[in-house]
Amino acid sequence: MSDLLSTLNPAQQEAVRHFEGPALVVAGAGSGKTRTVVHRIAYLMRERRVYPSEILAVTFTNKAAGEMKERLVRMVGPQAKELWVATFHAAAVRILRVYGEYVGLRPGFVIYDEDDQNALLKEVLKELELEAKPGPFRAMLDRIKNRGEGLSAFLKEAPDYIGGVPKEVAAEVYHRYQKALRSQGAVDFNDLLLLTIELFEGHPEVLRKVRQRARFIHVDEYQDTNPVQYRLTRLLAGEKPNLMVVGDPDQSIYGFRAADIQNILRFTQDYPEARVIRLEENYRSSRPILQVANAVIEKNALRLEKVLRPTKEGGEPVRLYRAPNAREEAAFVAREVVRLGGYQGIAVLYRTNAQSRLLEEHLRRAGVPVRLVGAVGFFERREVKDLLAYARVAVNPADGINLRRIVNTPPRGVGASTVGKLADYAQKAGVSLYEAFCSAQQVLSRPQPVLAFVELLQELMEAAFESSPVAFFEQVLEATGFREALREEPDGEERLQNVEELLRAARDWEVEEGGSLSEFLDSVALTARAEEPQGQAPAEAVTLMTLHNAKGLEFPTVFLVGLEENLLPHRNSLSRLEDLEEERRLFYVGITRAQERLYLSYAEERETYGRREYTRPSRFLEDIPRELLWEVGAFGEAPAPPSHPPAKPEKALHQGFKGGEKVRHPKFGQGTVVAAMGEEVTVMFPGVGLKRLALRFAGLERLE
DNA sequence: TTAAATGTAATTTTT
DNA sequence: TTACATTTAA
Repeated sequence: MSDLLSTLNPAQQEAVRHFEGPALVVAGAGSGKTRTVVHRIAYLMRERRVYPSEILAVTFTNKAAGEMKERLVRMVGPQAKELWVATFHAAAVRILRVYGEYVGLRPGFVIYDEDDQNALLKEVLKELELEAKPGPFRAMLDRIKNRGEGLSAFLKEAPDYIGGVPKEVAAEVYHRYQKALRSQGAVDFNDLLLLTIELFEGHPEVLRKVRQRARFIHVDEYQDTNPVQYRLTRLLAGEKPNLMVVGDPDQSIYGFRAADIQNILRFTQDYPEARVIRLEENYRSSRPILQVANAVIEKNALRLEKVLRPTKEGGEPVRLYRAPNAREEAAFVAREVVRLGGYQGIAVLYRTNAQSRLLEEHLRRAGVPVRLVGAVGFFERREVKDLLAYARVAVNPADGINLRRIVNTPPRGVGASTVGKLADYAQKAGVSLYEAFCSAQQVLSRPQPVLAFVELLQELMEAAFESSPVAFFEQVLEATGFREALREEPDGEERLQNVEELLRAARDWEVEEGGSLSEFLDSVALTARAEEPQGQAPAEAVTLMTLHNAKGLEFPTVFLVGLEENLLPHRNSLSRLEDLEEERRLFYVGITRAQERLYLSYAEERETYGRREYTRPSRFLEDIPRELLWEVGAFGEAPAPPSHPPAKPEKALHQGFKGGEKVRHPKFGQGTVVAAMGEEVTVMFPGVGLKRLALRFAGLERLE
């Protein structure tokens, strides 16, 4: 059936028809990436006679997985149910729920989220009587576990002191953390992937089985894979990989979470026989917007050459507004929004969450409904987490972190000192905190409240087995007087609303997915930050969010605000070249969200932590040819009076050379200047890599 | 045990 | 400035 191809452009068709072997699809922003993957999967089934039960598609978010699945159902019908479409983590959970015991997991293991991890880490620090702040240790844990190379590799590279303690002590923190996780029957997000790797490596027969279920593999957003996901992908793909990775190095913005852009850049080295397909036709944005996007991203060195080509004709010029201060910038946005109307299609994007405040304030004042995305995720609200903690303890009483969380929530006279005594006892006796609770009689002089709590828990444990999630939560609410306690608190009404929202979410889940309480918890753990429940969000509103949150979305009108040095690029990203390029990609991602209308703005003065700061326009604005920008005045359309051009940084930091220039080096040959600072230039030499060179000695020759 | 007071640090955050 | 976490007082 040719209709799978007829609506696609030639590059998309090539991707869809690709059959066996590795392939890299470099999919520019708005190039119909998902569409291509979906068609490819359908094509595999229809034309290549591949069973849906042999196809795996990995995405990074549940939202993406859900969308892909939905489109596939529409395209190929109910067979799509047999396809395996999941996030890395969800796929891992599915595997570990079956084979987890092979790698030492107990059947009812729970997944610890970020809060739980932090709480556990704090306990470990306390146990070791370290006064140190958890921050540096948290970073250490993430680093070790994101790379998956183990502790020893980390210790070789680590500085001598971590968080003020010798790194050998820090190593002990790591050990204890891991041990504590396991003894509580818990895993963190990284463990899900690491243990799956361990499972595959130690049990080839399991790997073989899973491979049968994944003969054709797709990995979406490949530029965002971290080293562990990379290894997992390679393991799964095996010797003769039918592996199609899809992504865009120019949209790699999660380096700080250990995503390694090199994974996609190196793909053709990993798989020399790989076919490379570039999707460069853009169906989203008008020509002027794409011209700006191309001009910006072209200055990066760490990328695969690619130019977005418009398919839309015409379009308004990109506007630039220079505001005297951040307030005026926000006021400008609000005025323009009011003038445009149609709030639904408008987004205001910024680098840091702190910027949202002013914007929200001014928009609200102008009577504009606002949807703030991503501040505090629904499942992260305290009262919601409290209720979930009951469920997690009921499923797995060994979970000390969540046990601590609920023991006095709502208050029942079991405070920190009581829990401390019980924890000491647990430690000495080598039992779990829960078991210590059960022995309260021997530990406490007034064990009554604790014993009553234990009794409650025992009822809940039974309920966890027998009841549906909704019934379980009802029972918790009933038995603990949760609602009544909430009502007493400030913001009680809102918190109660959230509780009701959780019940509704559980009810929806029962209808759509169905399953045990434990399965519900998995699903919550894996979707955590995701979508806001429908309840509160106004239907028609302007969307406010960070650039990171905007990835994958599109809006007819986009405001990109705060385009200033120290904000974008952020001050913490100025010193390292890779970070600076990531900041540029962030800008690029922002630009490419816009379909028809794009506003760029910066303020000459902004308050940071209550201090007034004078700012300079972002260096990225310099990358945009003047003729592509239309400078507007405070009231919109009128071209601004004579204005300063998007100003240059105060002093030229470079001598002669400038980012983007082509040069020749006597030894490394031709390259592109990535950055120039003082006496030093950094040059990307294709095939050689990045080199930092001293201007005086390098003997660089400018090519034009 | 809880509430007020003080100190401190402040990017981004798919799972 | 403000959000939070820990300390201190009631």
